[in-house]
Amino acid sequence: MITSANKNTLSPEVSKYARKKLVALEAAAKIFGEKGFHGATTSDIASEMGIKQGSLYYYFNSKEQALQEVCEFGFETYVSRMKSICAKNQPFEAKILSILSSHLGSYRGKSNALKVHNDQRLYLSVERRKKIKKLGSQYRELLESVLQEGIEQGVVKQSVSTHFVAYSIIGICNSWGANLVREPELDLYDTIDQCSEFILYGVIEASNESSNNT
Amino acid sequence: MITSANKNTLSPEVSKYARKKLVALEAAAKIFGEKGFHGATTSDIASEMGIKQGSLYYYFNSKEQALQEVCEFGFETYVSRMKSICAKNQPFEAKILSILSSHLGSYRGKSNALKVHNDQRLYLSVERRKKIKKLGSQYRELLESVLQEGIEQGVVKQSVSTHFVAYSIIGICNSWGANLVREPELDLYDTIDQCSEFILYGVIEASNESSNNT
DNA sequence: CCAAAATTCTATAGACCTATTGATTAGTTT
DNA sequence: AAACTAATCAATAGGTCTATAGAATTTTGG
Repeated sequence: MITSANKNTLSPEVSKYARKKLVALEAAAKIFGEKGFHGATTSDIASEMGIKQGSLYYYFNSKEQALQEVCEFGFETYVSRMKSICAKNQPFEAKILSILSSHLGSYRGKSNALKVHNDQRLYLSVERRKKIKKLGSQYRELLESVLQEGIEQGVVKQSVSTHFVAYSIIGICNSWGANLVREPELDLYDTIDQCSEFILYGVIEASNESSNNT
Repeated sequence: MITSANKNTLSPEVSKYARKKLVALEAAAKIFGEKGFHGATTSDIASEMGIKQGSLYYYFNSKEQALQEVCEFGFETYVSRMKSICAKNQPFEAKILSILSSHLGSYRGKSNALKVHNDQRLYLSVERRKKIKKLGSQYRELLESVLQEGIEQGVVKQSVSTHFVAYSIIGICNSWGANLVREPELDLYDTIDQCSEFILYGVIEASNESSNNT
C-alpha cells in the first residue's frame, strides 16, 4: 500500500512531495475544469503533469478524492479571506467591493479550482462533500451578515431579503467568474466595478421617477 | 439501418413515434441533469423510459446527439418567447418582469432541459453547438436591445453597459433557475419579484445618500 | 559509494459503456 | 388472418477507464 501521506521528515522548506502534490492538484483542476469530472480521465491529468497514468495514484487514492481535494483547495483560502473582509470596520459599499474583488480575483488566481468547485462538486458523494458544504454555508452566512449590517446601518433597504440577495450576488460572481476564466482578455477590475455598481444601485435611473404604472 | 425519421404517414394526430420521442427527450434531460453528460449512461436513460439500452438507439443516433437535442429542445421555445416579449410595447420595468417570468418559469416547466443546456452544452462538439450558439447570441442581443430601449427612454442609467448587465441578468436567472429545480418548495413568483426588484433598484436605500467616501 | 526511502514506470485485471446486428414481438392494414 | 411495418429485445464486439501490483529508477543520507 502506498503511504502517500508520508513526507520527508527532514524537508528542506517544504517537501518535494508537497511541492509536486500541488502540481498534481493544479493539473487535476485544469483537466476537471476543461472536461468535467466524468469526462476527464486519470490519464489526462497524469500527462498534464508529465507522469504516467498509474503514477498519479501516488498522489491521490482515487479520482473522486482528487476532485474532492481540488474543490476544497479552491474554496478554502477563499472563505478565510471572506472572514477577514467581514471582520473589518468598513462602510457597506467598501465591503461589497472587497468581497467582489476577492471572489472575482480568485478566478484569475487559481481559476480552475474555483470553477471546478462550482461546476463539479455535486458529482461528489454526500460524504465527500461534507466539508465543502460547510464552507459554502459559512460563506453565504458571512455575506448575509454583511447585508444585515447594511440594513441596520440604514444603508441597505429593509425590504431586501438578505438570503435572496446573498444568493443573487453569488450567482452573478460565479457567472462572471466563469467568463473571466473563459476569456482572459476580459478586464478584472472593470468587471468588479460594473458588478458593484449593478448590485448596489440596479439599472434604473435614480432621479427619473417615470413610474407610468399601467 | 434504422430509419428513425420515419413517421407513420397516416398519423392519428401526432405519431406514436413523435410521442415517445418526446418521452425519450425528457428522460435524457432528466438523467443528463442529474449525472451530467459523461456521468450519464445510455442505460440510465433507457431504463428511465422503461426500455432496454439498445432500444434507445431507435430514438437517437448517438449519446451526443441526444445531448444536442435536449439542449436545443430546452432553449428553442424559450428564445422564441423572448422575441415576442421584446416585440411588445410595454414600459421597461414590465418587460424585465416578463423576461424574468419567462426565464425562471421555464425552469419549472421543462426544468431539466434548460438546466442541461446551461451546464452541459459545452461538452458538445463545436459543430453540434452551432445552432445552440446562435440561439444564445440571439437571446443575449434581445436582452441588450431591451436595455438599450430603456436607456433611450431615460429609464435606465446611461452609464450601464448593456452587454454587462445582460450577462449579469442571465447569470442571476440561471443561478436561481438551478435553485428552483433543486428546491421544488421554492416559490416561483416570489423569486421573480425579488429578482426584479434587485435588478432594477439594487440593494441601496434610495433616499439615504450616505456616501461617506473615504 | 552504498543502503534505504521516495518516486515513477510497465502491465494488467476487471469493469463498464457505446453502438451495432439480427431476431423477436406488437400493431396495423387490407 | 396474412402481410407488412414499427418497436423492442438480447447479445456482443470493440473500446476505454480505474485502480492495483510489482519492478525499475531516482533521490537522499550516512
